[in-house]
Parts: sequence; C-alpha cells; structure tokens
Amino acid sequence: MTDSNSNASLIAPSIPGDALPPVEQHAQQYATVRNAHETELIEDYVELIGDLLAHRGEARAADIANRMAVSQATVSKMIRRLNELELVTSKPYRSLFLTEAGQKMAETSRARHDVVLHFLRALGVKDSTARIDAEGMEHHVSDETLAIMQRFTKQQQKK
Amino acid sequence: MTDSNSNASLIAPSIPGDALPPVEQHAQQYATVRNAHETELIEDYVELIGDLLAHRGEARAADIANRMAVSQATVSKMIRRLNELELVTSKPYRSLFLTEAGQKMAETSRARHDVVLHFLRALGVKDSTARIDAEGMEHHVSDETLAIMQRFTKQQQKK
DNA sequence: CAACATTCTTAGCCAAGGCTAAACTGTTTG
DNA sequence: CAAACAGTTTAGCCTTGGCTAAGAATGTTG
Ligand SMILES: [Mn+2]
Ligand SMILES: [Mn+2]
Ligand SMILES: [Mn+2]
Ligand SMILES: [Mn+2]
Repeated sequence: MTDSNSNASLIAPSIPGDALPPVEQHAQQYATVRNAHETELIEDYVELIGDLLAHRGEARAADIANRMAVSQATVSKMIRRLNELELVTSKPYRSLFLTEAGQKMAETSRARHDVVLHFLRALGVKDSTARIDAEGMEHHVSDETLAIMQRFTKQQQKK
Repeated sequence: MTDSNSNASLIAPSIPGDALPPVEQHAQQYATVRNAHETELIEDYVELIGDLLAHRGEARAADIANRMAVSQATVSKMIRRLNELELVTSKPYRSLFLTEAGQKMAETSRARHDVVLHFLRALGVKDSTARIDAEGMEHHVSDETLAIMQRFTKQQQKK
C-alpha cells in the first residue's frame, strides 16, 4: 500500500488510474521506437556532414570524430556504411560529399531538428538544454506532432 | 530562423541558417544521447514490469514479449541482465518481481513517461500518436524541460 | 626533399539487442 | 496420471556501434 501522497503535486498516481493500452497498440509503441533507433545515427551523421559542408566547405572524418566525441576509427567504419547506403561519396583520405539521396536526408533531418529546437526554446527551455534535448527527441517526433510544434512556435513568436 | 526569442540571450545567433555550435557543446549533445540509449531499454522493461505487476498482479516473460513485440528469447536474456543489475528478482519459470531499486526506477520512469504523454495531449496531439511519440521522447527529455512540460499541461487544463 | 605531424584506414576486440531452433519445465486436461 | 500444451531457457547466430593499436597516406616545414 504505502498510500502517502505527501508531495504528490505530480501527475499520475498510476496504480488504479490508467489501464494498460491494448496489446497491439502497446507493441506498436515499442516497435516504432526500435525503428527510429535503426536510422537515427545515420541521420545524425548525414545531417552533420551536410552542416559541415555548408558551413566549412568540407567534411573531414576528423571533424566528425571531434564533433561527435567518438574515435576516428568509429567514424571511418561508419563512412563505409554510409557509402554502401549510397548517402555519401568518398575517396580515401579525402573530404566527404553527399549524394542526392544524402542531401535530401540532410535537409529533412536538419529541418526537423530545427523545428524541435525552436519549439523547445519557444516553450521556455534554455538554449543549451534545448540543444541537448532536441538532439535526442528529434528522432522520435511524428509528423503530426512536428506540425503542431511548428504552429506553436510561430504563435509564440507573434506575441 | 534567426531566433527572435525571449530567453535566447546566450549564444550569438549570427548568420541566417544557424552556425555550428562550438565543438565541446556539440559533442555534449551527442554524448548525452548515447548515454540515454544505454539506459532506455532497461527503463522501458522495468516500467513495463511495474505496470504489469500493478495492473495484472504478475509479470510474466510471455506478457512482456507480447507487449514489446519481441521474442521470448530476447526477453529471457534481458531478464538475466535486469537480474544482474539487481532491478528484478526471478526464480526460473516464475513471475518477476521488482527489487527496491527496480521499484524506484519504475516509478520514476512512469512519472516521466506520464508527464511527456500528458504534455503531448495538452499540446493537441491525438492520443494514439502521443503514446507513440512519448515512448521514444521520454528518454531524451531533461529535468528542466520536464518541469516546463508539467507547468504547461497544468496551465492548459485550467482553461 | 626528408622528417615529422596529422589524418585516415584496417584489424581485432567487446557489449547490446535482436533472431531461430531446440530443449526443458510447469500446467491443464483427457 | 500421462500427454499435450504453454511458457521459459539455452545455444548459437547476426548487426550495430563503440573501443585501441598499428600502419599507411597525406600535408607541413626545416
Ligand atoms: Mn539531428
Ligand atoms: Mn539527433
Ligand atoms: Mn520508452
Ligand atoms: Mn532514442
């Protein structure tokens, strides 16, 4: 039992209230998350490569390693994967470039990332926190929610 | 773009199109996400086990497998991990139970999950979408953002 | 232009999180 | 009470995404 609702100004008592969702719906939740996890690192790489190309003119493996706080070996291996997925082109020991498909993914990811980041700031989250949260959240936000976030941000800015 | 935001007094926005963040800050973003990914599946398991115990009285591996849309073998392996982490206790072929630490994690995760879910609904996202988004987002929301979400939800409910 | 520094790749290791197939245990029921 | 069935575990496989250490390519500079 232990029914001491002392400082429970929080949300859910959870015990009697909310029932479990139906199995199929519940399963769908987890499956969608697993799915997002398969693509999110790829998206982050492609988005970063696009940003480096846009802001620095070139995208070197060492820059990616530094920005991601990951070893160069890890980046090198990932670049081979991106190559196989035909998202980047690369000659050994040279800067990277995005394929058509890569550019498209970079744009989409960047746009989505920005919507989430601007939304969090509009909500009142401080910039450094918003950046951290957005980096993870972006991969788990549906188009429906994204549209609502965008509307909210615009509304907030009018005031 | 070009943030005309109230509390963005921190980083200089500069050029339209947002400059890259400083390397250390950028690296911190990715590192935080990697960190979250190490614990999120554990949290989902523990949270689900807590919910099953609360709503069904027992938590069987088969139920978890069904709800997560994952094989029983996968669940069995994960239960061994949860055991080693001393989050659950289990006798072979019997229902699971949470340790003290497990109960604490379940409560914390459930509370956070609910805050995110209720926030999304308060924003105007439809329930089925909100549930899916919340399942992924919850692991990437800072305490700061969580508090703001909670405030927003309460505010919205007053209307 | 030779030496040194930086960058990049390769090889080999590891843990996490999936899977299938097969064996084992516990429960139900004919 | 012995089968049959349902639930659980184990074994073995795979991919992803990290790491370190070592060596090869490139770039810089005395
Ligand atoms: Mn991103
Ligand atoms: Mn990201
Ligand atoms: Mn979750
Ligand atoms: Mn995630």
